[in-house]
Amino acid sequence: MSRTPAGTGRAARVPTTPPTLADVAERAGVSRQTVSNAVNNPDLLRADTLARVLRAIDDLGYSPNRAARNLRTRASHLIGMRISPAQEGTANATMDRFVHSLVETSREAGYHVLLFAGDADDPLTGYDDLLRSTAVDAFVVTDTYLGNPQAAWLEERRAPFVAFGRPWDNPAAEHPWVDVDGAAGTDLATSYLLDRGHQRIAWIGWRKDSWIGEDRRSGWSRALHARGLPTTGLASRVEDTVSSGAEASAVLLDEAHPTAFVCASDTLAMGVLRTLGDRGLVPGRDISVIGFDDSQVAQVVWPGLSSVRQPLEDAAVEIVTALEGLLAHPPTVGPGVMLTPTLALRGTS
Amino acid sequence: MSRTPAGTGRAARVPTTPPTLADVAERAGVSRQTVSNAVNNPDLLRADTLARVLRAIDDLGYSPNRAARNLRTRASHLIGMRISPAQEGTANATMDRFVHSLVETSREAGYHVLLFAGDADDPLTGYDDLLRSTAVDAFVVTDTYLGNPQAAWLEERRAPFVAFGRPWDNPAAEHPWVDVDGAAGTDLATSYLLDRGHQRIAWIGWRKDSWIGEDRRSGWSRALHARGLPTTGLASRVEDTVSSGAEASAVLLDEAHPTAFVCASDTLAMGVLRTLGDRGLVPGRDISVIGFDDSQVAQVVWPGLSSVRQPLEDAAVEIVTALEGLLAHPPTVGPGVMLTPTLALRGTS
DNA sequence: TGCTCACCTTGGAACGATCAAGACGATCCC
DNA sequence: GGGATCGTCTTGATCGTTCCAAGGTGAGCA
Repeated sequence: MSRTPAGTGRAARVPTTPPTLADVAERAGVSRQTVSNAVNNPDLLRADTLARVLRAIDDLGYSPNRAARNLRTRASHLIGMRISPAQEGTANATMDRFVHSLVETSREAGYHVLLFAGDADDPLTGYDDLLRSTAVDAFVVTDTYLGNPQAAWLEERRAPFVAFGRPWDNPAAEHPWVDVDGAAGTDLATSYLLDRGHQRIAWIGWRKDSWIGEDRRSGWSRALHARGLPTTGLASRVEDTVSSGAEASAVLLDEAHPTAFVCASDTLAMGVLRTLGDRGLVPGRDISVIGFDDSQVAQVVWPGLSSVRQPLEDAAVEIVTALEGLLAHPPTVGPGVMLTPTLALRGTS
Repeated sequence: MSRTPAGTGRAARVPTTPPTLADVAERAGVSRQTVSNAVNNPDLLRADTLARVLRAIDDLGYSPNRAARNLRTRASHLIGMRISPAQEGTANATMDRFVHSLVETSREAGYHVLLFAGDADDPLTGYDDLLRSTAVDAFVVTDTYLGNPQAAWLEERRAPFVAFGRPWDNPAAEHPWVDVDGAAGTDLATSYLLDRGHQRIAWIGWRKDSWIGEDRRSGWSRALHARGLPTTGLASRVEDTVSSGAEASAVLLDEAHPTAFVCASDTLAMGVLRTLGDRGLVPGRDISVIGFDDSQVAQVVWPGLSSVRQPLEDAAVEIVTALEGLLAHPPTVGPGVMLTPTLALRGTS
């Protein structure tokens, strides 16, 4: 069979136009509106009519044109989420898990997730355009680690959004948010170690300007203080890199002689493991280590890094629930939701 | 100030309708079409008119309504991509990096990425609906590891899509695809080890039903054969888990006495590292190990796992280029694109 | 038979953009 | 000077859906 010249094309090659409401209506012998009702308000139709229409829909493989529906209803059923570049050299893989949970949960609620990127320096890139062109119904704002300019900006424009991360710098913020209680997580980890007899538990966390870091740190100190134990000299605040964790743990081992480490991240915990290895200390037997985030690294490394695991699946569910409330008529905005992490125990503790 | 009762609301609370083309037209004293041209075909306007219209657009903060534009132009400027659940307990973090690259590159081409989920058992979930409702212009199909039913299905429906992964089971497939040459990667890794004097290099890969696994394996055997070295007894095919890698490497060490390992994944390589640790062997000094994918695990583990790194950023660029060709008028579909991975060298080699 | 009522169904008008074609000077050329 | 051409802008129709208000139909009742 010879190829027909470009331009004319075979009939089958012509991109056949998808069926429309009118096509279905004609086939079912009813009007457009009846088909629309069959799709959106089936209760309004007599049973046999409904069946006939559904049959026609099925026969033709009809699915409502999203653009037309969006235009009429002023809703896109799309949720925008900005993603920032993955950081190389760290164990931060929470986004992967969270994004997937969000996509999954959104689907059940009839929404899709639209990703967009932005410049690292300007946290507002992308939001503005998507908002004004009514491309998305709402946003999920995730990167709230250093204050939250997006939240203030979106709130000002009355754009519907839910933050994953509490409004650290503005406790009076009125937007819905969902967060994981980092302090509860480190408290859990620290208390677990205390229960196993540890008395000197060190902390390696992030620099003081990180709200999340300070929150996680507070769980560690809270747990120690609750048992009347001191924290002095047992804490270190460094960059979130493996080598920083290694150096900090070396110093702490020399100066404070801890028997266990709780870390603000798995990245830092990996640094601790490196130092232990260098000194011939066996993690889990000689020194216990617990990280944070339950990354793939924690799951794969030998002998398994114990870690605080964020309930990202639950977070996604809560976020979608909040979004649904926000987009309902009238909108309902509930209070912030705080979730408690769990402990994934492995060989290092 | 007392709150006005619900329903009436203050003026500021009323969700103000975004400006439309007509608003801009009125403000600029021109017709709708002229505004449309100012946005889409600026060359058609006289300079002063253009300036006046742009001014009005800026004043009003106008941005074309996506739904309306989509309806008229029959295009959504959205690219659909299905994501499958992240696998726990493995080091497969390539998706994270790829998705980000894709989002970034798409943006430059004027596209956004829409994520959707599907059941693990039915690889077609989601595609159908998005396609029929014309919600996306095209798809990026990623999970082509076991044949590729989506590709055949989409091709049959003449849906525009680009596959990340070559059409293993159908070399005659006519759809555009982009892939990374796994064999070249493992060849690179093996040859590197050979250059460093290794003679007995073992392979730990996946079960035989994995096209990708066999491809990667062929690079290893190719490199050995090129130097006249045998492969017999040096290969093992197992599940993609850490413990499988550990067991396989233990057996290989006992029976074949290799001095180096090349693995089909970082997960398997982590298993090798565990076995080496158990036996008091130092990776990089006593035995070299090279993994595949350059996951976060490889970057974070001590002493750094050498790994074959896929050029995912380049892949995203190629994919978007192919998509643009596919969506152009008339569509142009180029040949498949094969990219060569690089070697990320670290402590284990 | 005539009336009401409930229940479906119907045609027309948005939604906000682009497409196709037309209007209107000004310019050009023979 | 008249007709064709060009550049610039305007007008009316259209994309496919949902909203709106009115129209039909049959059952139930007096």
